Amino acid sequence: MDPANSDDINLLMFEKTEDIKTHQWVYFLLRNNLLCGRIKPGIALTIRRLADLLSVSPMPVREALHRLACEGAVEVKNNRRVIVPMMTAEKFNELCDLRILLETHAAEGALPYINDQHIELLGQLDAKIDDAVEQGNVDNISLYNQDFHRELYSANPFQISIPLIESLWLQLGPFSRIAISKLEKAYLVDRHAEALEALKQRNQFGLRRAIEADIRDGIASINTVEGIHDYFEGVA
Amino acid sequence: MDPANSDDINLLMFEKTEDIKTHQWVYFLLRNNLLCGRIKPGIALTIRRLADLLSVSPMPVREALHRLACEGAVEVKNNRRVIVPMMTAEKFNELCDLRILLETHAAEGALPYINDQHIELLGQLDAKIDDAVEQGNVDNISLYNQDFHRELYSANPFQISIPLIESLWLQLGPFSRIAISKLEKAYLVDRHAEALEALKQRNQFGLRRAIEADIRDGIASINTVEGIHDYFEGVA
DNA sequence: GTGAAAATTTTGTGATCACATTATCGCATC
DNA sequence: GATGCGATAATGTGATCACAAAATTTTCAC
Repeated sequence: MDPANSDDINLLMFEKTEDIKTHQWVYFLLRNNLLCGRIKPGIALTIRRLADLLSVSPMPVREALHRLACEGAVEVKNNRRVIVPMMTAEKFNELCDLRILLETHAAEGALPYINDQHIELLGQLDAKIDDAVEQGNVDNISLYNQDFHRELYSANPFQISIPLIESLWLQLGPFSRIAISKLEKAYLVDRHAEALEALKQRNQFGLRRAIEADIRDGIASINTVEGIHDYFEGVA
Repeated sequence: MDPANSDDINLLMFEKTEDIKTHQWVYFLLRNNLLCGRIKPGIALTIRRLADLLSVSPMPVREALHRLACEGAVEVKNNRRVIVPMMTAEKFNELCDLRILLETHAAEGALPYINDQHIELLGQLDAKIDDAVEQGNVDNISLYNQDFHRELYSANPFQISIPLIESLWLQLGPFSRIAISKLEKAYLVDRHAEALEALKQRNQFGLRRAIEADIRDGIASINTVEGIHDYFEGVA
């Protein structure tokens, strides 16, 4: 009936496996959908509806939603309605500033621990991103891109900023789809190649610059999208 | 029986009010106790024990613990035991670096929105900290100090880094008690006074420097504490 | 006495239910 | 036809229960 709910059907991105708790499965499912921008801001996410949709009891859905709320991915309003938060221009800019701040720091902190194995793996991830771009698979571009960044920062064994960074990704998630849909292929390839080159040369400043540029490219491409204002809250 | 559990008795810092949900009350209760460093790392926090202790059903405790886990305040181990995480020197330094990174950014972002009313309120909070220092009330020093910082950063209406910063506070919480117990009174007063002065003069760089110094003072005082190593995990 | 193995208790998870609150829809009124 | 109001349905919260996994205690062999 409600056209806003009809796109919930392809919410199920992967099946539940034996070795994972139900609430974790629901969490990662919703999380991935949010990161890919497959859940539009504004529409209400209710516990029972999702539970029916995923054929689980309301309890694990409740936990997953609370966790996502805690990470800023969804917002619990005063009427206890759970929605994907609306975006404002100021909020968007601040999220990008924080991404640059935290991710350049994380990259710099990872650099001393980078070895050839890391670079090899990162190169493979970059190739997977290229494939996804070729195929126009927007979901995979988004997810592999995040894998690339996470893998880089994770090289630091004393890393603790990743949860903070992932929180920012989750808040930007619903809008990343717009960015990527307009993204020129050259952008991503260049920046990641720059980053890989800086890693090989153990060039700290070059690495920071590549990461910052990679993030800024995403922003720039968003600002050129004509339909962007539909996703932004009307100014007060 | 178990001496490790005997200090749970004074966990109840404030009563539940009518206008707050049970799970929120449990959350803030545990949170404040963690922020004050009243729950020692390593001991297990079980749902049913806490529920009995607080005379509530296990359900709201479950939610509160999961939320705290999501914020990094507690750690859910593989055996699904929930504990306050152990600290390492590297983790501690990284947490402090991130505090400086995020809080100087937050302070800078708040500066343009600061008016006389904010400065007045911050001055009052600083006075409350002084009182707490006079009385040697370690809990209040910790809480009012965080109020001061949160109030400052909140002046920015487009603020979104506060949840990230509070996550860092929570992870440092169990160790802040050690820091404060050795803190010279002059430290806090000076740095907050410096910050207030910079606010009045709209001095961006001075504000950043005061905030960074305030955070570094806390670190410095920790490193001088002799018993600190009892709280740190043995090096691997 | 010391050690491992079995029995018991405790724990987290997920399901179901009751209840108060909120949203949604139908209906009467202007 | 638009608007305010009341009945109905749906929702989040908290409580309780069943169950499997883990921790703890007890038991027993040496």
